[in-house]
Amino acid sequence: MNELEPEHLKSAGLKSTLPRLKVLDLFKNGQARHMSAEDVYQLLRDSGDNVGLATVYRVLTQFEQAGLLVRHNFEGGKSVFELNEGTHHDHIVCMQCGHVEEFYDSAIESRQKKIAAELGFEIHDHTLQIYGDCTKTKCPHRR
Amino acid sequence: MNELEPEHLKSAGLKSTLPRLKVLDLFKNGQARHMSAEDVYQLLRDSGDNVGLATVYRVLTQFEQAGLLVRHNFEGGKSVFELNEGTHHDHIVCMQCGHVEEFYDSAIESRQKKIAAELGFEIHDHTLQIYGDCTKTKCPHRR
DNA sequence: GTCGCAAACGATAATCATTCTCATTTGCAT
DNA sequence: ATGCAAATGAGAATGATTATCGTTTGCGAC
Repeated sequence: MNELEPEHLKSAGLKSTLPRLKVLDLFKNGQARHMSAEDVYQLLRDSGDNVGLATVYRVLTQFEQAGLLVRHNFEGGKSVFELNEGTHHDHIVCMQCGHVEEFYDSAIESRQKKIAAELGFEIHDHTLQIYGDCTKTKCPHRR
Repeated sequence: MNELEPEHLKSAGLKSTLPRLKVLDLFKNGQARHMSAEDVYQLLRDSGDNVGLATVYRVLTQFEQAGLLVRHNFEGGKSVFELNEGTHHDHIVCMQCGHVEEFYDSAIESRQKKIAAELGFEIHDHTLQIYGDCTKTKCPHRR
């Protein structure tokens, strides 16, 4: 098991508690990059930790506000989170298997800045998702 | 009052009922272009119509499936709908007042197609929203 | 090291948007 | 006009998320 990093919590003004370290570890060392609150809850439960669902929601929101995680609202009605590694990117989501790929396109980014400026907006944030199928015939990430 | 257009419902395989005509009229002749289910419900109630919220949700979903309306999932947890006029566009949403502007950028569109192809995806749909403030100092659309 | 206390926790109730159920009403073809 | 399946309205049910509250815990002061 890799080392947990309570200093990240400290610097965010958050006490270094057990549930918070567990959640952070899941995102840093777990296998899934994008997880919903329920996903996190189930994974912690499966590994024998007695965490409450409410705590998971609280911690995810705090981590989002602290800039440790980024929240996405993909279709399907539940928020998914991923580690904030400082590099902005957009997402393309497979509607067959739920697989998520990330991409970054500087041309799209700069067009957005230009458009916002033209319309008199100051950008806070933006979100671009493409929904589709992994391939035309067979989804390689089917679960 | 402008004329309602039951033939749109007919061609979509939907009976031309009173609640459906009322909802369609709101989108065609109402003042707000983007409305949530609750918005539609309240507006119909305010104009004296005895519609049920469940019916509003049903009708909006049917209209979406029939291609009469487009559904958007902006931040805030509720779906908003707008008339489908055939022209795809993306949205920039003011986080102060909720005002929505539409835009279309062919450069962004073509980059998306290219990216999806490179990643082996067949695009079903995509959604791009920019969140920001109307202006730096004072929001002209504040309500 | 332990004491104290505010912060954080877990369980569960509450909330919010949305969907489902079902008895009643209504378009529409006969 | 009549019949009946489709549509409606009221309210219950659901799923995700948030608030409440009594208990536990991290951590600084002693």
